[in-house]
Amino acid sequence: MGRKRIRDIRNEELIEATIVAVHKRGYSVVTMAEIAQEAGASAASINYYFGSKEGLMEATMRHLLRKLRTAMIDGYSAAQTPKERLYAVMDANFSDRLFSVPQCSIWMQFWANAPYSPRLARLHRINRTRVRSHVRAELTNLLPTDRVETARSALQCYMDGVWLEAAQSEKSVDAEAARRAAHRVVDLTLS
Amino acid sequence: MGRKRIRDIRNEELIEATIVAVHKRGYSVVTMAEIAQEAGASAASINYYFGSKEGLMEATMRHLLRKLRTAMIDGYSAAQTPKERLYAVMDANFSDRLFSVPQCSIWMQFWANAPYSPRLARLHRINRTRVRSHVRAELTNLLPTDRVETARSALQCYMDGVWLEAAQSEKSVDAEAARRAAHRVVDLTLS
DNA sequence: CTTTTTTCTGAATGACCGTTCAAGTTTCAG
DNA sequence: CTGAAACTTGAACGGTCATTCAGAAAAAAG
Repeated sequence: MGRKRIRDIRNEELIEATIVAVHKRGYSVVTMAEIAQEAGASAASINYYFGSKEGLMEATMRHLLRKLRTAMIDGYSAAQTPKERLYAVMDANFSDRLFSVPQCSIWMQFWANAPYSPRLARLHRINRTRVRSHVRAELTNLLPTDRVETARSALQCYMDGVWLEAAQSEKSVDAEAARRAAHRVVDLTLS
Repeated sequence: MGRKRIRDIRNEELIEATIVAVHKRGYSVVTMAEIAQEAGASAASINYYFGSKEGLMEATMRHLLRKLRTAMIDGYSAAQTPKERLYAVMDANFSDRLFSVPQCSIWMQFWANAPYSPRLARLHRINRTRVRSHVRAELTNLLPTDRVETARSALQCYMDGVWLEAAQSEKSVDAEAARRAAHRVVDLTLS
């Protein structure tokens, strides 16, 4: 157990540094040296822990995906009705811990680079499919069958679009307001 | 006039080659040599015409923005009512000439890289502001004041989200269907 | 045809970066 | 304390790429 400790600490530090550095400089422009400096380590140590730059990026994306999944599961378990569960899916995307300019920025960097990296593409696909089936499952209980697919697409595209806008934002964003807006969009879609 | 001719031809060829090459390889990964090969020219000639890689990217983005603006103006002039004009804005985004996987792909590449390039950021900001004011102007005639901003944000995020999804798509996309879906979302938003 | 201007490119340049590795330092079980 | 295992990094390596430049080729002008 003590054996694993340092490795875990470094992994976390390096991933946090990656998030900051990628936000500052962009996914494919940022250098190992910049990330290392952000973490107060050396570029060589990143390779010691993650094998390569791509390995680091994959680990960072996994980290973010895990955060999103956790936020969603938490909200889901508290929800009682289909509509509340649908709110919960949206709220996870706009939770205080996830909906910030740097994190939306990273997310967009991953989006843009996923098509050119099989490892990222795979993670991206898994996440998207999971969100889709959750949204669809709740909508099935709330709308007639022939309207489910349109509504699902509208909601999912809306979520992506809000993140995309946040990534470009120069001011910091308001997660609380984003959740309220998302609820209004859900209400509109169900009306 | 004859003086300008060859320059214009090369500009167009190189921009087309850039669109193809960036779609294939990604904005910041694609090399001058790859773009040149796509155009059947040499890397040096790109610098002769555009000064630098960034200059070429800026010119390519200008080309795409011009296409979008033209599509919007065309639809706008044919529309009679506020609602038709709102449809026209959406339709421009999903017109046959613009809504294809490669072009959405490029657009996302520009989105992702705009924050790190002042020249791209400027173009991006101008475009977004223009679309925003058009959508807002039409909504003002269709909704009570206190609902305009929510609706505008919902529609604009939806458009971005659809492009983003299209960029990731492995199959080719259906512009006609996208327009119909967009109309349904507009109708929903106005209800 | 000759000159001048424009177009075009191969090769050289210089800078940058991910990765490796040998050698040092720290940690910790025994 | 001692040795081994884990951790860390400076320096070197190999490779890539945007850009430059001298000069060839083509086009236009005279």
